[in-house]
Amino acid sequence: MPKSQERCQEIREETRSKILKDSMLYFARNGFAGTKISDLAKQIGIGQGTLYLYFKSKEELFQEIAALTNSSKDIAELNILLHLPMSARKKIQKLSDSIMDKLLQDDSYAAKVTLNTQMMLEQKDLPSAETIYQSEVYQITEKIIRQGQKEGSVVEGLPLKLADYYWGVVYLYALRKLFTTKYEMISSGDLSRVLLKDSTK
Amino acid sequence: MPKSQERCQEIREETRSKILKDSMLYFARNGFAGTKISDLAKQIGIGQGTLYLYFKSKEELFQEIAALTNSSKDIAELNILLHLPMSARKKIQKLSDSIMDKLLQDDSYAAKVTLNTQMMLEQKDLPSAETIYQSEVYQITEKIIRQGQKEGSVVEGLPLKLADYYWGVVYLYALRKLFTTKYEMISSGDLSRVLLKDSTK
Amino acid sequence: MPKSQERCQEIREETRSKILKDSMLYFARNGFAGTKISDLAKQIGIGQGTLYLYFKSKEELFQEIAALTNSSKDIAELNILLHLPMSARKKIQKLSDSIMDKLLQDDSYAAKVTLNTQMMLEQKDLPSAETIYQSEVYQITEKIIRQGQKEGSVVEGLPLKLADYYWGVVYLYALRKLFTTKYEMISSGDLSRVLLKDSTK
Amino acid sequence: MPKSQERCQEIREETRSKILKDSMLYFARNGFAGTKISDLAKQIGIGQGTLYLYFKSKEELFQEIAALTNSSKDIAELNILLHLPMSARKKIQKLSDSIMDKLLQDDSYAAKVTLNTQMMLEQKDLPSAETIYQSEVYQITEKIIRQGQKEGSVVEGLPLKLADYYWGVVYLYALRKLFTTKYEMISSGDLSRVLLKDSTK
DNA sequence: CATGAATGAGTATTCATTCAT
DNA sequence: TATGAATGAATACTCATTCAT
Repeated sequence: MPKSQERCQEIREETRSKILKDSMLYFARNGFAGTKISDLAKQIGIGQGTLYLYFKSKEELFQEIAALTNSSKDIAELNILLHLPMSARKKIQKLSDSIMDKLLQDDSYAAKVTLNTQMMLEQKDLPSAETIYQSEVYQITEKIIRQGQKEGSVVEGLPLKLADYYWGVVYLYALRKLFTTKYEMISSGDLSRVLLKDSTK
Repeated sequence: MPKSQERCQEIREETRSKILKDSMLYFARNGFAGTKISDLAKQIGIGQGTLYLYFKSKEELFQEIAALTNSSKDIAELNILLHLPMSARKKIQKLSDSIMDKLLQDDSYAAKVTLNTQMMLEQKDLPSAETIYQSEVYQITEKIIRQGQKEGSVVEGLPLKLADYYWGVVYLYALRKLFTTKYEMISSGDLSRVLLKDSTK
Repeated sequence: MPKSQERCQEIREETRSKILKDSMLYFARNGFAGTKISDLAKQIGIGQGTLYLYFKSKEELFQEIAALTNSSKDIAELNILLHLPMSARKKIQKLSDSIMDKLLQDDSYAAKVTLNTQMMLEQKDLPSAETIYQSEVYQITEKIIRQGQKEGSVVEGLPLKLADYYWGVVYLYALRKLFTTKYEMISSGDLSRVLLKDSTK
Repeated sequence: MPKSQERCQEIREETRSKILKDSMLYFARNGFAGTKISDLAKQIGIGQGTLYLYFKSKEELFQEIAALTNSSKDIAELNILLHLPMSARKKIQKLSDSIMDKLLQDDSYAAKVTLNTQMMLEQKDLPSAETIYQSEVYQITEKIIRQGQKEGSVVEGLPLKLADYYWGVVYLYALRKLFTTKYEMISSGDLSRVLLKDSTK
């Protein structure tokens, strides 16, 4: 019965995905230490034991989520944006639009940003600028900023520092999204203003 | 022996203060669930039992720290600033200077901001805008922003939203301060730019 | 699967009963403070954590046991005896027979009597005669004693005091049962003699 | 300064006595495990540390108290009573008078009886009749009982069992004395009746 | 000597993980 | 495969003992 075999595998994959998705949100909201397996399982809607059929331990589940956090899809999109034939101002506006849209539409995106930022911060081993700056997302953003500074549309300052500032603000509103319900988010324009000079002058 | 009695009380107060100060940093870095009493005591440099001579439980210690988080001193300073006879631009620049200075000089300040923000976020009971906006700090900042908008130096937008944005960025760099050592902080000017229009136009 | 559901509930109830029964013995022998959860669990033959699936705390477990101590079954039996159409002498003899029999057969009964008496004594709040005398068992016993005094078979004296004396002696031999193995218990006749005049005169 | 030396020694002895006396009461009421050094010291009216100037440990303090429990004075008195030229009935009545009097007058006596009985019961090592029956007090009481049985004034039954019964009842009312305030104690006559036949027949 | 604050070994309780069903 | 009851290692908290004053 190859059909049933396949279907089984499919269901397995679906469950695994659901666990990852729901856990990401839960971990983002409560942190690793603040997350109890019993609560997590209840939240997902499965038995505690079931979790251990898919992941060896709480630690491993978290690692797997952490890995998802550096979404290659997001990096790819960012890379495409970088190479589009348009002004840096336009690129930054498009990026900000896209980010704010995802934050509003997709809880998972907020969770991803949150976890990613927190993990960067907690990188105990090498808590130096170097570690953080190695992030691909940062590097690409940096390049867009350099382009903008050349074009005169982006404020002065160390590009890396500005990139970090920009993504820091994204983290800020990812947190808002995760924790509060009726929250007044900033607009895409507010986010862009971290980098862009006043266009009305 | 009144001298000894006094001195004893004094030492007690000192120890209590040290516990509160060190615990604030530890909780800010690790969260409530991520803080083990054994580690915390070691960090402070006292025995585990000693903690319980000063605080009934981990929970109570945390509550006491949480209470310290809304420093009346900071609020008073902000209030004085609000009523000084100067432009909003100047007020915001002074405020940003003062904040960045405290962040650099004083780990406790960073911890205070961090815990305060996190507690605002986690306010489970009423996760609505109302709860957060009631914070005195927000209200005073809002007034300065209104002044600035009238004067034309502050960007357009809902004053409350802008105040929240401003303090959000402060939180962001409080986190940086707590977690990373050789980190490139933003300048006071970068912080002010959240609110102030470009002065060079 | 109603069968399995039912069976599960059944097992749960059995475990709970076993914990209560074994704990009663252990507490009766060692007192509340002298009972360690680790030892208690080992004695019962379950893990320490399991105890906490059935009872919130050591204190709650003890309270639940304490509640069992005023067995309504024993009170009902005593009440039936009170109203049987027979002489007080006969009633007292039957009661003594029944008590000594239970003490010999059933460790739980000895534990129940022991805990009940100790709790009456430790009643910190109102350590007056009134509290103790309110016990239903004492009141019924008192009535039988009154009947006996009218019939001339029971010794003179305040009925309540005599009831207390009688149950005190029961407590005495409950202790013997709990603590010593090869102990020479008194006979049912010895117990009855606390109340009954010498029948051979 | 030999005078001061002496006086010092004297004070030391007084404090030691007070500790022993008060601790005896406290241990009798609360048991070994239920007694906290901090509470005990407060009760005695000394500092916790002071206790350790007089006794090496809680255990040693308890042992010392336990030793006091087999008061040689009581045994001597009982021995004198045994050899007085009088009937067993008279001896038992005098003994009961003396016991009830001490119970009423002297909290320490009640504590002594209580601790002594409890220690006999808890004798884990050899919980056999033999251990208990070796007690000198029991042996002397047994002899008086034998005399009484010969004289026809004491009820039939194994003398040792009757002695145990008699002292058991004493224990019962020592407990009453320790725990309740306005309690109706039995009379000396009630106590004697455990052993003596009805004299009025 | 007397004290009570400080300590850490010991005890109560929680929670990640296992396992019988 | 899915479950949740059972487990014991890990964590919070208590208390006998020590020690600086």
